[in-house]
Amino acid sequence: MNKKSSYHHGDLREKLILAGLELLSEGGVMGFDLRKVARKAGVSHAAPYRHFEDKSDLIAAVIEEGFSQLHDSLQRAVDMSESNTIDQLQNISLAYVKFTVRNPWSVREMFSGLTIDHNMYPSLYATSKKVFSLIESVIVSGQESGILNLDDSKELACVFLSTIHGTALLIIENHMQPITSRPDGTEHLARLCVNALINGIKKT
Amino acid sequence: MNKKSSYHHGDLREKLILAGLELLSEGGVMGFDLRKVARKAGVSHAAPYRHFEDKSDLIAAVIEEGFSQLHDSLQRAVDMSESNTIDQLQNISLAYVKFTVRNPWSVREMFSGLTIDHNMYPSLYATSKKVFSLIESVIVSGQESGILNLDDSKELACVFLSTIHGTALLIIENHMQPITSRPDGTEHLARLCVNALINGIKKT
DNA sequence: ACCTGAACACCGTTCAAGT
DNA sequence: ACCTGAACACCGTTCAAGT
Repeated sequence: MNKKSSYHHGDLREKLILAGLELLSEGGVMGFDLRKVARKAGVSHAAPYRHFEDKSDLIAAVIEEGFSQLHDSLQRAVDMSESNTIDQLQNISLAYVKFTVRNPWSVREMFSGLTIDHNMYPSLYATSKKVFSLIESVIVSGQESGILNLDDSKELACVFLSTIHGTALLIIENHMQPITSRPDGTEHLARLCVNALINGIKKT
Repeated sequence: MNKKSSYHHGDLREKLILAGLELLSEGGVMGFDLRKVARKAGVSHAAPYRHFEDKSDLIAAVIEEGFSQLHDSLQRAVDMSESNTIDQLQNISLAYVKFTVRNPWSVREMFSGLTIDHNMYPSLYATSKKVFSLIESVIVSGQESGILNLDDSKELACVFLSTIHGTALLIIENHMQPITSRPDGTEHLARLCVNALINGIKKT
């Protein structure tokens, strides 16, 4: 993680990652060019190659930072919840959706194929899995306190993550129009998903 | 839709779209280059500009074809189902997940920001909405036959689409490991999602 | 009307040379 | 050890010229 020593900049590696995250947030991967990142960091266009294999390697580091920030947001949401599983899941959903809406281009890129092969960018893969683990632990505690059913906890976590990730992504792609046109649309939709998952959509 | 007339190729526009879809399937948008598409279609690198504004415009046409194929797959799944909402939703989920697993790079690109602004590529946006409409109509018929609850049908459709889209995407990003490591993993997960949504994950 | 070939600006990557 | 500048191949886009 820490490559302290550097020549002109203290920690160019970190600086490039932050510049990359900033550039990514401005318009996605099509406008993401290595020379621009270098310029943003005040360094020649060849300098990044001291710290990254190639462009993909820099992108991997940038979206790893994204996963890390997402994880921290979700962790904060759990910490601020009452010790009540429903409330925790509610708040995780909200935090996930809000993070996505605030960082749409990063989130798109975080789920655009770089994690397919966990041998390719092992550090990225490990960081991305922390999000899954966090959710699974909330699910497990919900089972222990008798609120959730006792299906395989990993399976429940998969289903839960699927729902909130799908919602978040479809919102930023403008595919949730009936709902996002409301003033409090994103909050409403996040809550809706959790309720539907908890209680089911079957007629009772 | 039909621009019949062409010079050397009958319908270059269509040919470029199919060549583009093929190239996209080989490795995503980072390897998607206009000159290669032109070469694949047997035409000079400047020829595409007779039919498309720029690279993004071609990509928009390519992923519109993707949405169209996805819609047809889902429609076929509905047609082959019994007139039973649960069975229909089950089959739609399976078809959605299978399509995504067969065409991972296309699906990633279909949800990578080109539909944000529906004024930018109106035809693309319209085609992409057909998927939503299809799902909504199945939901409505499920409400009419008394199987689903009577919440706003658009809201239910949003939640359902979120879940299956999230599942499909997370599978191809390798974030559903606990489940995709099983032999029949994708089918199992698709079924799981529908069951969870229908019945809820609450302890009963 | 539709396509080609040359031309331009710009990017990813490499490498010898600088401090 | 870390960074720079020149160099190379290649891409997106434009445009005058061909049929």
